[in-house]
Amino acid sequence: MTESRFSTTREPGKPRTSRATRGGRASRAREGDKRERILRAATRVFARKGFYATKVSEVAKAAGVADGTIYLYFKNKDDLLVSLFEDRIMLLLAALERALAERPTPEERLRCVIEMQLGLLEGERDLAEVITVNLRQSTRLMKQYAAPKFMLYLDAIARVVAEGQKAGAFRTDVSPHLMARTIFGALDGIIMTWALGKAEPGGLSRASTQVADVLLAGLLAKKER
Amino acid sequence: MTESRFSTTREPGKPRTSRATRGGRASRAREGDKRERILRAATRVFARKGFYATKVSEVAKAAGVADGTIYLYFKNKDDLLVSLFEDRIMLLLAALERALAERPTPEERLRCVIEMQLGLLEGERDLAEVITVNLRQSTRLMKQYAAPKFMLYLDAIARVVAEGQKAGAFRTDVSPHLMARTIFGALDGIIMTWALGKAEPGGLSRASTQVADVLLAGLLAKKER
Amino acid sequence: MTESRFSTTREPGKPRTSRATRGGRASRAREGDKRERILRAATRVFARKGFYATKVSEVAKAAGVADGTIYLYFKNKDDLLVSLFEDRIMLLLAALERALAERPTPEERLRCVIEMQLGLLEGERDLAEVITVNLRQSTRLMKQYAAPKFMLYLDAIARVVAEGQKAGAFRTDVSPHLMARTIFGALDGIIMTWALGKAEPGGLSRASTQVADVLLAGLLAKKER
Amino acid sequence: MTESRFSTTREPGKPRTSRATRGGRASRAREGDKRERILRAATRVFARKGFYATKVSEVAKAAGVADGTIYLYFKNKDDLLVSLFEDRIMLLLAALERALAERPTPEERLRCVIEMQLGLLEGERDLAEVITVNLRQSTRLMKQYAAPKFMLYLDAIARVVAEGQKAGAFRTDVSPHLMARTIFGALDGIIMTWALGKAEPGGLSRASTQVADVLLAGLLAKKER
DNA sequence: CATGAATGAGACTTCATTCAT
DNA sequence: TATGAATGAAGTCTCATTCAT
Repeated sequence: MTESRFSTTREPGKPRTSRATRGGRASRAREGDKRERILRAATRVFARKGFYATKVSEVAKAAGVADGTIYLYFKNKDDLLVSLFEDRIMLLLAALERALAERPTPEERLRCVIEMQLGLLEGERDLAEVITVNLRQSTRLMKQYAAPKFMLYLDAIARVVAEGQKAGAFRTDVSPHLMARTIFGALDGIIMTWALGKAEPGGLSRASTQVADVLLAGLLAKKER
Repeated sequence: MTESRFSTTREPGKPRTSRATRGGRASRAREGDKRERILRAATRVFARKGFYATKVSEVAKAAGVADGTIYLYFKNKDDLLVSLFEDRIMLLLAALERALAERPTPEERLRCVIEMQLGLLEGERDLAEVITVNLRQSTRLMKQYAAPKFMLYLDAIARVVAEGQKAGAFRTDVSPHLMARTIFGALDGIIMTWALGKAEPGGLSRASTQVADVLLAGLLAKKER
Repeated sequence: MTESRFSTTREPGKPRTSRATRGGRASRAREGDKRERILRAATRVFARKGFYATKVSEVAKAAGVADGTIYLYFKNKDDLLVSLFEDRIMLLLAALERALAERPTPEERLRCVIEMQLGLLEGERDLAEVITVNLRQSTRLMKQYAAPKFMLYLDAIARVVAEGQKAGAFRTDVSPHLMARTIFGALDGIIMTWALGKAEPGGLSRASTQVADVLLAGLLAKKER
Repeated sequence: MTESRFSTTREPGKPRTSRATRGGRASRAREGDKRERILRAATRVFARKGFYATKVSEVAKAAGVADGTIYLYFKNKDDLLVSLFEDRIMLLLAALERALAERPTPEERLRCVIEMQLGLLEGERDLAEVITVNLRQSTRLMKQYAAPKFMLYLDAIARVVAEGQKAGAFRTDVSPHLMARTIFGALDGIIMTWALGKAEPGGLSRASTQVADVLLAGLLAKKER
């Protein structure tokens, strides 16, 4: 459900060597989504077994393709994880931007950030687990590849905080970037313990509200002083 | 330096297969700490390369022992990570309890929690990286083994929150356990981005203060209402 | 340049599955030489990377055809090498026979053999490398397929020696076939070290002369005795 | 038989990480030759199946070691071939130098070169096949690694020619290095066709004599002129 | 207790070949 | 005929673990 909000913006996932199909032949029904199918399968399997414990052949089987096909769309197993993360974080970012467009006040905007990130969980526990747990399986991967896109997301949160400060709604004695990390981390921590333990399906919207309440209360400018 | 605050409370780490020392060989002065040496080496290497990218032989070399020696003290490579995590989190917990003993008011106690966890960074970047990054290296490991000890730590934080609520200092419309995860996650997120990027050594105490300010402000009971 | 001396004598290389050209599509002007284009591309690529290190797709790209097209003209990758070798050695043989036709005396004829084989180098380093190096890529291939054609070439050399013996020009206490191998090997060795090292472009005609001088001097009947 | 002439001069083939055995314990009977055992097995298998068609596991099995053991002594499969070649060519070179020490006259010395190289065959058909055929399986390997040692061998031959020239025994209008390649190539060609075809066991000493006769006759200074 | 050479199961990845279009 | 995306068999190499010394 949640993911349905994210329309795939990437190129149609043709193998690297592919050129445009000759002529206008709109052939092969749902063919172009093979890359997407692989990513989705990887999400599922990585979530259940962990990145390192997952064999490429398992992802292939889950995706319904041959082992070798994976390598037509991804450089290697690492690239699969990084691509997964990059794709998803960009989708999340896009969805966030879209949602923010309709929220004018700083408070609403911050709640929106929190709801969006936690909202990922409702429909996509696998994706949540991959992003919060598996992503960190390789410090190297994170540092070299995923970090840039990740920073874009953090920046978006920081911007919401900074705007709120400029608007006079949030206290100005804290760094927006530090707050972005704090907020992201808080939500990530909740997701992680949730992924580690058993899901309390109902509890997430409640959690969302409580965390938002506390963080907002902590951030609001103390006008009364 | 920070670690020096943690005195090893564990049993002297005798190899499981320990038999009576052969003869009167009082040969090895600081021998009993071999387990500790291995753990310390593992901390260092895991932090730099990640658990999965680290070879057992690399840990052995870093510890100055033979490969096989690792297996006299740990069941297998997984056990090494789990033991490492458990040992360290217990040390952190013990240090936290000790520190809390001297802080009477809820505000001070919460600040203490934050300072302790972030404080780990100042002197022990490696340990911090292992706990925040490697903790998530293996979903399976975490779920099966490390989680219980980890929950003890979360519980300690939750207790601080709950006590504050009971004392009337903190708002009571939030779950202490959810707050514990929020607080842990926030700090964890800061540490992670810090570990991912470049260290801003001075910035941590400032970060500590800012995060504590915001979280405390968010948690304090709104007496004025 | 050298190759221009070899006119293609093979049948026009129709794909095995060739059917009548569809309709009146006189589309492809120089189409029939596709087999030749592939062989030429293979020569180039095999020479640079070696047979086993060369991917079929690389040959295809170098030939400007699709991967699958290779298999319309050759049974498999092995067949490509064997065909290449056979084609080329037969061209060399034909050219040799043609050249020999104009050389009456035994000495001239032997010099002709040497010049032809070394002459291949001047204009066709790739072909030279394929024949001297790649020829030995697969013992199995050589033994099963290429050897017969190769023996034809050796026989031609042996015949030149035998004729010289019969004419009383060459010593008769040596086996013509052994001499053929000796001569071929000597030239092959020169080409190989030349291909291994740096090319001394001018040096080949000089080398050719020197080798011919020595071999001829060694082979000439010792009339004075 | 031939190989027995070559005493292994290499270090006792300990794995790369090995240090000298503690104490003077001359333990493990014929243990140090594991590297040699692998090389010998590789020679055998490469000769029969070719380098590329041979699986590392086949070499391991033939050597009576585990697959992984190969990698304790050799960097990779390529290194196995290169090491094989380097080891053997150096042994051949050493044996040649030793044999030359007892041959004073230029004619004897040249015959010695020829006999040594062809003599390798009598007892070591496998080695001969590997050196003449398999070595050329990889242009890259040859160019990058094996060439230097190979050049040492060629230099030794060239030296014999040059000395003969200086002594006034050989004609001086030919390049010693070119002659070295010619001689090596001639012998190599004989060995190759011999390896490709069926062995004519008796024929080699006869071949050796004939080739030596021709090459010597071709090289001798023409005093009578 | 300690060592480290040896093991061997198993993963990742390549690439020759096929076949639907 | 031609294409090139897809296949999947199979090989190289790694590395956790063992065990004789």
